Amino acid sequence: MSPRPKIALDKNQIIQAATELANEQGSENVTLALLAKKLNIKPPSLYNHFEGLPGIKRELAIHSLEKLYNNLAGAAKGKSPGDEAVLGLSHAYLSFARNNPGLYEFALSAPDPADGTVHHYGEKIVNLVLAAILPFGLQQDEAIHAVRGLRSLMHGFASLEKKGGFGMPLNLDESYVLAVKSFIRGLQK
Amino acid sequence: MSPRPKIALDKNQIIQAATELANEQGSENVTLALLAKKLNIKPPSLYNHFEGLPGIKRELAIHSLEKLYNNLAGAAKGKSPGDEAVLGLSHAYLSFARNNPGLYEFALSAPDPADGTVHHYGEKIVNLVLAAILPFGLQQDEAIHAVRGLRSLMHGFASLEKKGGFGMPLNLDESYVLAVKSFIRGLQK
DNA sequence: TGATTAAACTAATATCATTAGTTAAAATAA
DNA sequence: TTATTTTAACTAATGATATTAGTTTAATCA
Repeated sequence: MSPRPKIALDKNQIIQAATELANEQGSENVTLALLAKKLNIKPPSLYNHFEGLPGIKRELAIHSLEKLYNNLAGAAKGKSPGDEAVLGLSHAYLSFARNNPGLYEFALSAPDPADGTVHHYGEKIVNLVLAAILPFGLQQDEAIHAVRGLRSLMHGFASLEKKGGFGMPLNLDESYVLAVKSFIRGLQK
Repeated sequence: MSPRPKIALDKNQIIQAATELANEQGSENVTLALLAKKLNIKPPSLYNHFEGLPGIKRELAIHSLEKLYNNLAGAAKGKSPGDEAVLGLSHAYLSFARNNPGLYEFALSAPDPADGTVHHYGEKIVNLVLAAILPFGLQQDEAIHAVRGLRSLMHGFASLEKKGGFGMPLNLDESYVLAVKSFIRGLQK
C-alpha cells in the first residue's frame, strides 16, 4: 500500500458523488467534509478540482439544469404540441424534482444571476415550453407570461410538496394534474 | 458603566432582530454570531432565550406565517368572494414575499412537519383561500385541489422571481396577474 | 532519464454552533 | 430592609466547518 495513493478523481466523479450526497442527505449536507469522506480523500484535496464549495455548487446547478432539461426534452419528444406536450412536460418536471430532491434545489440556486451557462439552460427550457404552448395561439408577450406562469406552478408545487406544505389527505398527483389543466384551460379561453 | 450590564432582552426583541437580519442580509445569514452582534450580546447568551439556532428558526417560521396570514386576512377583508378576493389574496401574498424576502423563506421551512403551531397557521391560510373561491362552486375535494394549485402558483412565482429565475425583460406584475387570472378562469371552466 | 505537472497530503487559521460552568443584577420572599 | 432565588448576561472550551499555504509523491511528457 503506497503511502499516498493516487486516486485521480476527475470533475465528473466528484460532481456525481456530490449529487448522490445531495439526493441522499439533502442539499444542505453538501459540504466539503462529507463529500471528501465519501470520496476517501481529505477536504483540501477538493481545491485541486474546484474553486471551493461555491465552485462545486455552481457545477451542481449546471448539472441539475442539464439533467432537468434532458428529462423535459425527452418528455416533449414525440408528443404533439398543445395539451399533450404541456402535460408531458409538467409530469417530467415534477418527476425530476421528486427523483432528485437534493439536486433539484441546485437548479434554482443561480450562484451568479449573470452566469452564462446557467442562463443558457434556462433559455432552452423556456423554448421547450414555448414550443409546447404554440398551438394555444398566444401573442409574443402573452406566451412569455404563460411560460412564467407554468414554471411558477410546476416549481411551486414541487417545492411545497417537498417541504410537506400540503397537509390535507388528498391525492397529490391529482392536485397537480388538475392545476396544470386548469391553468392551460384558462390560457386558451 | 457596570461591568456586566443587564440588557434584559425578551423573545420578541430577539425575533424582531432576527427578522431584520433575515430581510436585510438573507435567511442564510441568520446565525447566532450575527444575531448576537446585532443585539450587542455574546452568542451563548441567546441560549437563555431559545433552544439554539433551530429554536430561533422555528420561532421565525411561526412569526412569518402569522404575519403572512394577517396580511392575507387584511387583503380578503371587505372584498367579495370570487375573482376579486382571489386577486386580492394573490397580490397580498406576493407583496409579503417581496417586502419580507428573508422572513418569507422561514414561512415554508417547516422545521418539524408535525409542528402544531405551524400547522395551525397553515390551516387558517387554507381556509382563507377556500372562502375566496367559494363562489366557483367546486366540490369538497376539487376546492382543496384548487387551493393547492393557487398556493403553488403564488409560492412558485415569488420564489422564482426572488431567485432571478425570470430572465426575459417583460413586466413581472403583469405575468403574475395573468397567471392567477388564467388559473381561476380555468377553474371555472 | 529527467523535468514537469497533477493531485493527493499536512498544518494552520478563522468562523460557526454548542455546552458547561460562573457571576451579577433583578425580582421575590422573609 | 435583608436574604434568597431567578434571570440573563458572561468566559472558556470543544468540535465541525471552509479555507489557505506549503509539501510530497505519482504520473506524464519532453
